[in-house]
Amino acid sequence: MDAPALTSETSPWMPFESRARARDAKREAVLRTAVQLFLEQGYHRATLNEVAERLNITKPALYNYFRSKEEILFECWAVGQERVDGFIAEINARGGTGLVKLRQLVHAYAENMATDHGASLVRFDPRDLSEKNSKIVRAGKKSIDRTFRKYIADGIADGSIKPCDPKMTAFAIAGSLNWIGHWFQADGAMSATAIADEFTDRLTEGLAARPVKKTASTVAKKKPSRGGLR
Amino acid sequence: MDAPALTSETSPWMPFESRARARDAKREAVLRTAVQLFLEQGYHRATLNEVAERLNITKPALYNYFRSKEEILFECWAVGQERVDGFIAEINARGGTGLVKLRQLVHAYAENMATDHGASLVRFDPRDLSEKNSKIVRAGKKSIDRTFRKYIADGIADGSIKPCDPKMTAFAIAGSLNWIGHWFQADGAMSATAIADEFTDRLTEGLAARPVKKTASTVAKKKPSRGGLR
DNA sequence: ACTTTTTATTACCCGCGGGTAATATACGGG
DNA sequence: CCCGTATATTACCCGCGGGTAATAAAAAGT
Repeated sequence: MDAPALTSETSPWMPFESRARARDAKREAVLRTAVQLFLEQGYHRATLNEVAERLNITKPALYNYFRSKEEILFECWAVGQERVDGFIAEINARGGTGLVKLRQLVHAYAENMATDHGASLVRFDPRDLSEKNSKIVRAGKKSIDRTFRKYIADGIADGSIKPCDPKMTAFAIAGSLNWIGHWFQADGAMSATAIADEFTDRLTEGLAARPVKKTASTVAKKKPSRGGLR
Repeated sequence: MDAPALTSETSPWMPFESRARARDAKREAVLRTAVQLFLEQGYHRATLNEVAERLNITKPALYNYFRSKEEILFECWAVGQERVDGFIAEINARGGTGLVKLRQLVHAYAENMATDHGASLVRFDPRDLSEKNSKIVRAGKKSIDRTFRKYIADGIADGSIKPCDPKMTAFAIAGSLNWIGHWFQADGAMSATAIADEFTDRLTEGLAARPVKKTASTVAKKKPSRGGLR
């Protein structure tokens, strides 16, 4: 007959898909719980028993979805890294002067730092990871650093940013931003967006070759950020 | 090592003193070794056996000087905090405009971040401490934060710093500085002083109500920093 | 209805590392 | 010369927590 609401019975392979998706949903739930607990208590103090308990299951059940505690830690980190890679790609795609790109990067990065998976980028210790995963993390950090330096260098080249040492400048800016991950609390006085706005102006005002009109116009309007984790 | 030849026979109570001083020297040696190892490997991965091994003794010997691993961690942190308290007191004593004081603070704080005990201020996790010690650490951090905010507020009041939100500005500056503790390596390309000079200018250039002549004149000349730990 | 596969549970192992006796050695004092 | 104290060692305890059978319960497939 007419296409019924896309339920279980219409397609024979739906059950299979829905199972796969249920599984993914559970994996994500584990990661969400784990990242929260790891941030709350620190990786070493947080036990898998506690993670399981919060999910109303028992520890061995976790091993259906992950091979080890270390793998969970790594995947928590990976979620945050993917998001950063994502908005860097967007910024690159939009183009613009070095200063414009830098300001967009600062804004997006600041907002990300105010989320659990964002904070995990700077609050987790790569030394808790296997050699293999630790290498991946280092590569990710390096790549972010390169992007900061590149936007600054671009800005100097195109005249939007005053001459300066891109390496040191990137360190100073990224340091400020990374620190957000250590002090931001969702229930605090300032919203993530307010902080991002503030930092975008503050961290770039010394760099502009000429005065810039503040926030709004230079910062890309947020899309509702397709609802992934958290 | 300890006091030269003119000891044993000249004064009868010297042996006692020299014993006490030898003890203190050993305590400090433990702290120096411990802070290094804790930074290298992270507090949880570093074992007291390793600390002892580096000192050519065995684990239980450490318990002659400290009650627990946690106490060692705390005292490592305390050394760094004392130094910060020290130069803050000096800056207060010298006086000057808010901007001048802020620039001195940034410079001294940056240099401190490039030392082991300085880095320990931001790389150790207070949650590894007892409730009592953790409170002390939080108070220390709070006090540093207050100082940053106060110098900024002073600067706004005396007209040396452009009007801004002291809280956010302090976060941005302290974030940059604290991050030094995460990336600085003594064997790297830049010296601690060079970094401190660079950050002093970079982090305050956007704040000055009027252009400031750079470093040198506004920053107090370093005393050879009486040779304590490290 | 049956078999097979996925998901979960209970019960256990075991290695690591902080901390503690029990004890030996060095050393200053009387 | 012997005693007491400070300092160190060897040998051990034990609790915590990551990880692993063995097995039960629940779905899915046929």
